[in-house]
Amino acid sequence: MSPHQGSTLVPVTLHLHDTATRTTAPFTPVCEGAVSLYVCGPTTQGAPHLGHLRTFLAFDVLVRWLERSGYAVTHVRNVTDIEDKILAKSAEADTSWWAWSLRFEREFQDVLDRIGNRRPTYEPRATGHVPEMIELMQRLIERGHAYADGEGSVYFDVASFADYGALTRQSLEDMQDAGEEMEPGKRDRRDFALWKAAKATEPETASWDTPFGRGRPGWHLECSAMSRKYLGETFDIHAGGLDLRFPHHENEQAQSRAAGYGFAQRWMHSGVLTVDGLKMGKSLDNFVTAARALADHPTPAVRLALVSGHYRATVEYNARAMAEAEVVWERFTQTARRAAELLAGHPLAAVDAPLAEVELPAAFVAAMDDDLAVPEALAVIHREQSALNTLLSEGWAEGPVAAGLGRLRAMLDVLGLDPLGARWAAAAGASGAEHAALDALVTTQLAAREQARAAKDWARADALRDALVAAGIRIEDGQGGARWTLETTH
RNA sequence: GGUGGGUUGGCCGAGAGGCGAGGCAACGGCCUGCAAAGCCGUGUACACGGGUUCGAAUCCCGUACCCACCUCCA
Repeated sequence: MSPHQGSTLVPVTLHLHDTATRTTAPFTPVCEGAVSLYVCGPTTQGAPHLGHLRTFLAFDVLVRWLERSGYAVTHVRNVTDIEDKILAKSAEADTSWWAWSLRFEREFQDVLDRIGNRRPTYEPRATGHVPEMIELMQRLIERGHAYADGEGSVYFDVASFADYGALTRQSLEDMQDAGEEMEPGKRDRRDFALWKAAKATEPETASWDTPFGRGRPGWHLECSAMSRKYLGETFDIHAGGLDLRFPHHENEQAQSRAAGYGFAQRWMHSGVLTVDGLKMGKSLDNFVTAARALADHPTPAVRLALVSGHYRATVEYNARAMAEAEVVWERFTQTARRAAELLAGHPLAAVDAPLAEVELPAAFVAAMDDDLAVPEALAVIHREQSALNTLLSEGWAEGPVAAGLGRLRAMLDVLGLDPLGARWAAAAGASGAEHAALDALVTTQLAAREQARAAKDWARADALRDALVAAGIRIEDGQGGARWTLETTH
């Protein structure tokens, strides 16, 4: 195909899928050049698991691509730091709800940092936004969409809002038999709590005074209040895991729209994560915590495994998939390091441009612009990698190698996986005092092996190599002599 | 029962009427003292049954099976 074919008439524009309309359409932000994004964050009731990682990783790639595309992104991800389970679990553990909550908030931050996610612009906690929630409830009551039961609870009047069910295409009639507990103050079983009355069994600190009585935030209300505070009445994208579509997102949208706000212009939902074919969940007792996964596999391989499928598809986590991710990650790092090592010996070529200035291959851009088609983008990355490996093996030229390495790194960086970037360079094992010490030892052994090879003493040469390999040091013979790398590093 | 999403070669996973996806594994070749790494090559895959069409994995009808959500879920 000619490189010019098909490139003249179709301008490259970012298309994103909208789960509300079930269509993939060009993305146009409310404010030119800026994107406002709200991602439903964790409820800090327990340790982060792979399902959380899958979702936050998917939208981290979205943020990276938006930024790479030139947008200034305001990314908000809330922390639900008070809720039924937090209260129950902390009480059981005989600790305060806020201590319990903070502990897991920090675990989430730690694991997301470790796996290379960019931090959101804001990470607001629900309990820090009670005034905003009260204001929103008052507004909903004034407009006839909510009512207080006089006991401290406030409910959303589902029947008052014609568009209730629009997001998930459900009719009120079909929800007939559903609904939360029928609390005494509720008018309809399908009405949901905006605010929950304080209970005698709950700690004093777990409730706030409001004009409607003392109580605490309902799960859905906080997101409506916080998205408005940080992103405004109308914002671009609301994202979250697929399993939050109903009731959480449906309710959020009802609250915000009934209050007269434009709210999210587009909904994006990430697919769920399965383990052995079934959604990871409490009832199945098949949880894999993030800590477990990161202990069992190299961190970048976990990131790669969770990010390589399309963000809307179900991603399966199992030993086989992880083994493949580990191999692929190893290949990326080895190619990048080999290229970097060669370039390092050539001062002219070592001046590498910042990744942000590298021009990405058109096929990669087209793939990412097509609703973040990461599987296709990875195919482009693999092609770049093969080309670079070929360059490296045939009397290479520094210009093309530098350019190829730049493209490879820049593409991988969009996925948060630049092997030579600050996050993973250490994981690739190519730095630090320990590495220097090891390098001195291994280099000595390799020199001895070179002598033996020169003398055609194959037995001795192989014995030296076998000893290194047995110690987890991989030996690769190349034009410039042998290079070594550590087998697997976490 | 309601609402969505699926079923692609040994495995994973894109595509969406004719044009190579890609990866992992396997096998063969090149390279190598031998390896490793790398490169090249090899697979006549699209759940089933009908239909539309010059042409269907892709569109239509039907069937089977799987998964998710339907007020705890990322």
